[in-house]
Amino acid sequence: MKQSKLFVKSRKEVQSEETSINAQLLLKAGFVDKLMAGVYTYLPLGLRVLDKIKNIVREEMNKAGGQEILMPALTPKEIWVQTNRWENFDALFKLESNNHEYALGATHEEVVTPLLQKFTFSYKDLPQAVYQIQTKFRNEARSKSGLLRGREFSMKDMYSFHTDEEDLNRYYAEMEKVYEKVWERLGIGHITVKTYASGGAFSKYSHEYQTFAPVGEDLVYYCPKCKVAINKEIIEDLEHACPECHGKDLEEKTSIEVGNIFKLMTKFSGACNFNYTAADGSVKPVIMGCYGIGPSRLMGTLAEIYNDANGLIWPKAVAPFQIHLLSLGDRDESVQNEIMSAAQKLYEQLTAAGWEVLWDDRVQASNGEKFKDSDLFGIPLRLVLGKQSLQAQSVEVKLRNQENGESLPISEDLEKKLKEIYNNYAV
RNA sequence: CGGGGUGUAGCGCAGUUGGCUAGCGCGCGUCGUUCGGGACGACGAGGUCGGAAGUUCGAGUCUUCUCACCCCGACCA
Repeated sequence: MKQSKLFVKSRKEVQSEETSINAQLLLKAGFVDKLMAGVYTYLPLGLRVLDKIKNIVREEMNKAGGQEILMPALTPKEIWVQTNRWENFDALFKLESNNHEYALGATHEEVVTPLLQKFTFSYKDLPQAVYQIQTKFRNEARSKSGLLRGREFSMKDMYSFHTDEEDLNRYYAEMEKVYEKVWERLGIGHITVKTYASGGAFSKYSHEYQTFAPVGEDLVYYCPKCKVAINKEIIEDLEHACPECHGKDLEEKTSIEVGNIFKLMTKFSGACNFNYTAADGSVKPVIMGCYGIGPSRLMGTLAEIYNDANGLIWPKAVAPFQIHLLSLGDRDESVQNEIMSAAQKLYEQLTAAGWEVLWDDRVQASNGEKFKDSDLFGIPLRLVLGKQSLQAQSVEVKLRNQENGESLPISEDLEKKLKEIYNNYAV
């Protein structure tokens, strides 16, 4: 993509009130725009990041046998009354029109349970797992910290349905591995831990996935030996001991909840009378589990963690582009033209080879502006074509997370070299 | 939802004890000069001072109400 055509330029300044790093950087770089508290527009660069996160999540859910569906965001009051959450879920956005009441989906047990009920009759129809990546609405009393806590946000929610608890446990254990794979692919595997949290009425624990970060609004106690954590809310019940090794050597950490998995058991199937016929002819309730991941919150988390004084530093799995190609301006018009045509050629060559390239082809922008934008955007590989490199028939290559780059000759080999450098990119 | 803070040009901000035609920087437009880390000059466009009511000869500035946003706390199924 050519940067001269890019909708939304970066800003030099953003409101000083907005203190969270992710909000500062994402607004400054023009990745998102805020419409109101906790509600954001994803602009072209930001949307590419969000979509990449969603796709990683999607791929892993598919591998785990999940089938993607898309449920409505607009839901009737009645289904929430049935599960007793019309009154009890106080962040529910409610609306009324023509004497009918509705809720905007804050979570989708109320939709998915009757949905599966329609098509599930026998143990032969189980197990089953469906998921969606949907916009969720929660009327948070206090949305905050940029993308970390929105009132409208993206969520992947998967629901699994089983004949019995053993099968749920099997799948639940499988999902733990799947989740770890997702964190790894997103570049936060080393700072994201399974965290014991309250399990509600039906199971002892649920699990959250908490990513360590200074801005995190959660407080967890980390057991370095088991590499798990315990949420503050249940630490008293556990007498400050790790539930796995019972050790008391725990580190207090602030963290961001990026996902959770929860054994719902019969909480919703019971409320909806969702039963199946077993092999022996008996009628039994369906056992459920649910598994959430917040892609928009993850985008905020990554921005929060991966940055420096100059801007964002995206992990390559989610960066909006792989290569940021800068063609510098020069006072000499013929040199300038040469730079532009060399850049054009390189841009076409790399794009044809499958690289995702953002080419800063602006002639009116100053060179300083181009460098600043490049740092701000956080694209892994930066290629610079200027007078110096042109004379040497080379291009300057630098990784976003490294101080110095190197000069590579523009030749048949260039692409292979770039691949090497790119593959060595740390995150 | 409790506490604190902030609303002035597209963006970031200044505006003194109430006083004349409301300023600065960025950005934007035209022209020219620039060109390896957010260049420079000249000229120019751009404002219901968040909203409502009030006090006053006079309100961006004072009072009351209200809305929005940010931060701390509570909440987070």
